[in-house]
Amino acid sequence: MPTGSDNKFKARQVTRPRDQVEQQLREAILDGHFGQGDKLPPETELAQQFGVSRPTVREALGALVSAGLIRKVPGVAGGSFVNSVTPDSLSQMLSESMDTIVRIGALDIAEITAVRRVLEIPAAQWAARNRSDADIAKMRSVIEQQKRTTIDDPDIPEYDLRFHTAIGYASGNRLLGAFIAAVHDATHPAQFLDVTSDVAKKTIRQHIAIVAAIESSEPEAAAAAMNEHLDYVLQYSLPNAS
Amino acid sequence: MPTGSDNKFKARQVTRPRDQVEQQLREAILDGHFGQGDKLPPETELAQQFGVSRPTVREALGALVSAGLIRKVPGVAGGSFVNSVTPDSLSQMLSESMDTIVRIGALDIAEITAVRRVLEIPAAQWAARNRSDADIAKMRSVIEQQKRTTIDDPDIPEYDLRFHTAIGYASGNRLLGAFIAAVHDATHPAQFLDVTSDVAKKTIRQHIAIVAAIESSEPEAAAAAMNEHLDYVLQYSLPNAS
DNA sequence: GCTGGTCAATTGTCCTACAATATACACCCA
DNA sequence: TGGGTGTATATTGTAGGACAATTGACCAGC
Repeated sequence: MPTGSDNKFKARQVTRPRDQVEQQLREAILDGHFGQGDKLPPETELAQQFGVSRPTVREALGALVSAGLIRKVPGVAGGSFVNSVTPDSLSQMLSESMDTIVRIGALDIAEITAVRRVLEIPAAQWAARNRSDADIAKMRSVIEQQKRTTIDDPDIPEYDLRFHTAIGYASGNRLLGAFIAAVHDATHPAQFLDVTSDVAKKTIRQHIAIVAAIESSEPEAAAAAMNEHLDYVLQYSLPNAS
Repeated sequence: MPTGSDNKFKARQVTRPRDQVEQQLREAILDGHFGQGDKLPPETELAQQFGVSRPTVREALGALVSAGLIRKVPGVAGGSFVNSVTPDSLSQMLSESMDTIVRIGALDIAEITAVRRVLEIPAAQWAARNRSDADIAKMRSVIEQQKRTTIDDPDIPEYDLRFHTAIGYASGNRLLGAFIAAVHDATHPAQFLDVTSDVAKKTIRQHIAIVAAIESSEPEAAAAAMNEHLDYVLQYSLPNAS
């Protein structure tokens, strides 16, 4: 028998069944063994394959659902389907997280709006270089909607979100687009609290100016127009800040 | 009996028990009925109070764990404890999400590094205005570590992350700090692949220059120094990009 | 006073069964 | 022949109970 010299005993951390199942499934999806939209085996089958019980499988699947990797649908044609994970889903999760942190009090709306400026000005700049015709069309369609609407339309913030998000993605940088959508969404509750007709009109005029600069591929003009727009708009979004 | 004119019948969406429990607990925490660090009732008790079974409660709690709102510890003194949710937790979740999206192929590292530039230059600028002495001390201590280490130190990326994160939070904007930490973390795998002694030394010199500008409250100089540093560093982080 | 073992509360996992759900398909009636 | 209608069925959702694992607290003994 070897003398007690326990050379290099590994002692890898014990992992609970639930985590092992979750990790294996996550890896399988990320490695492409299950493509987007594919249906993974039913829970009973997975339980058999992993040698664990169905509740354990369910907890693992639940974690993947929370992570946005899969979605579950009940019914005979149901099952666990691999989600198409895109920057959009990141944006959604991000804005939810920011909401809770703001609500907890560990983040101010003012900090979010400050980041908005940091993100949206370069976005306008890059959009002037990289925009496609579809991007321009999207911005125009939002502006048309804004023109047609009235002050009591509850969807006014939604239009604004769509406009700025369109510019974000027109920058050609999907991460930048996702960030902009998220920070914009998180500032919604504090925005357009008492929008007047004049404010709405001026907002639309500024939007038009931004699109014009982007369409004619003038990065500096686009950045300047966006800067001016944010200057104007953000003063209406923080009733209780300086 | 009223003539069949069913005026304004509600038909609110049916909600599953699991979601109701999750929503109620989430609201209770966010409304402050449970403070940070508080222990909520054991699962059996919650099941009784809600009138559902323990598995249902467990699924709801599991979702809250995934959301980072609570953590669960086993054992006699265990239970579900309310997490202190901060921008840090957002940063963690964010970098994980970006990792998976990159792995799926819906995001390029190049896009992340581009956003890094957008975020870190204003951060340096603001840090020059808002930094505390503790911030400066933290940056200095990281630099000291970097000076002492050798090329084969596996923690080199970790030092760099800490340095840039310190600047992010020194900006006084917690969201900006969290974003910087996340994007920096997500670019780690592609960074410092073959760092040479010369590169390490130059990196340290640039770090020193950045701290000097921040400490002497020169926003423009800090921004310029950061810009130069990113120019230099990012060329070593993308072996397979132009 | 310190070390060690036992206890108890709580979560983790398992089993089994039933309820709810939603598609697919046959069926009936016009 | 066509369209709605009911029914079968596969799958997830919920239930309830039982046991294993974990870990701090308490207690006994040296």
